[in-house]
Amino acid sequence: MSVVTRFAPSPTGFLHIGGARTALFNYLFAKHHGGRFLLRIEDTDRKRSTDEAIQAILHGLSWLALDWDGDETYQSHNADRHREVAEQLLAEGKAYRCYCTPEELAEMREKARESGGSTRIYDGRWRDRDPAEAPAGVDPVIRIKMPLDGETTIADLVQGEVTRTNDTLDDFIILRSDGSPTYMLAVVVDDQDMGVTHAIRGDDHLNNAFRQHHLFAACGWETPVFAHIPLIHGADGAKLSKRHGALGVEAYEEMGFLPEAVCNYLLRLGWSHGDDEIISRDQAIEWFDLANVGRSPARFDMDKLSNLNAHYLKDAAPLRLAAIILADAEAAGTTVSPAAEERLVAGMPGLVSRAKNTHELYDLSKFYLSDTPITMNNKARDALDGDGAHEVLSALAERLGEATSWNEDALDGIAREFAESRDMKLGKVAQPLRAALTGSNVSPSIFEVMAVLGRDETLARLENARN
RNA sequence: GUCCCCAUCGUCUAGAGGCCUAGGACACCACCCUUUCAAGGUGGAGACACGGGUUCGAACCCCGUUGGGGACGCCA
Repeated sequence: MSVVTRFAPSPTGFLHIGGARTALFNYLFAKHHGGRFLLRIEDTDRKRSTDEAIQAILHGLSWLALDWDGDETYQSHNADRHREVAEQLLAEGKAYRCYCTPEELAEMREKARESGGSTRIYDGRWRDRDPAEAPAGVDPVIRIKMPLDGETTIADLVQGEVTRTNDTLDDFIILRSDGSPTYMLAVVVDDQDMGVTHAIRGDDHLNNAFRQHHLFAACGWETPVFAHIPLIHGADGAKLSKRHGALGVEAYEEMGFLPEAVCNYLLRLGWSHGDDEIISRDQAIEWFDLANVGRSPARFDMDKLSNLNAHYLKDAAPLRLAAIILADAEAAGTTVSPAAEERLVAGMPGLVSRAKNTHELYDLSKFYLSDTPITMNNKARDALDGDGAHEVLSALAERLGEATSWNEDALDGIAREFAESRDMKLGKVAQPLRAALTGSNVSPSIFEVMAVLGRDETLARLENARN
């Protein structure tokens, strides 16, 4: 049997980080087994679904490189099919029309809570009632008949065997009074029609699994294998909710994170492979296994994500990073000369170990991006105004002008020789030099900077700093 | 309230009865490296929620307590 998984978000908000992890696990599980990973947009609630949210989900998944197989399906397009199944169930006596009003339901809810708080709300009053007694002018809903006694056990790939007595399950609605299918019905029918073999989702759906299992059975279909993964919690331990700072994946993109860092982080949240921390996509596909998914919720830790991001930044190709930085520069309205662009790429190795995200990288790279009259920060100005800095720089510039080769090692040698000849500490030479060349007191190795800048630009900045 | 799930350093986790005086990672501290800042290297502090069993032996198995989470919609 070939494995088919699906990610089924409802487009009522953005693709949040928990959803991204659910998608990741579905993707990995399918790929690990050589199966297919499908995407289904659960837009049965037409009022709350937005096109904007759909685009955000599609974009988020693409950014994370969680490519789904085939076209995405839209649940709302299958409403006729859902209705047909409901009617079929009705014809077979496995479902029935219920004429209860919202007020009656509210009463039942109240009653259930008062008399011990049972989970079973609806009392099944229309289950065996003669339809002839139906009140006029009330559009009925269709409810599925759930077993009255006994118990149901779900063999969950993550949670293990979970058993629940059937008297806690009430006859739930599968078709609304306006004829539209509910989520419960739509999920079951679509999973069946799409050939889904494994439903991997957040464990907030664990309770639904019992209901859906009986719906599958009523339809005469085999229930897919369930895997309910724990939710991601915020730093405070509570469910990561929208109002609680849960961000869409696009927010992480905007914060300067790399998609592979986000995926790696999400993968290790609740799943592990021995002591491995840095895991590539290929390794993840090879190693991923639902059996190693933990059963307890994990808290989201921005520091660890940042650390992983710093790691992947160091691994990333300079050209790719340069493109991201140039986009930042463009957004800031900065024009970058071709020469500066070259410097940026050449200087990337020295920049990248100093940044945790692409915005920091952008900030760090500004002295490469601009041409000669560069902006100076206060500390750089102080260094330049310091005792004899101008004189040191001018003497060094002269010495540099005579350099026969222009590379990091040679430059390093020249500077050391120069400092020694004047009985100065290297730092006394390097700091003013750094200030003049980068406009800052902090930068990559100043010799690397000179090598990247080239002789002309270096000398020009030195000249400029003395004026 | 009812049902379901969970419980190892601050956080993510390894651990599937003896390999555990509990390992790794992030964060934290110190030192080293060093022209600055990072990165890197070395070291340090830091956990089996509690109480009962079972067993020659329990972080691992069972029960209970406590704590946390999730679900109880004509939302998904």
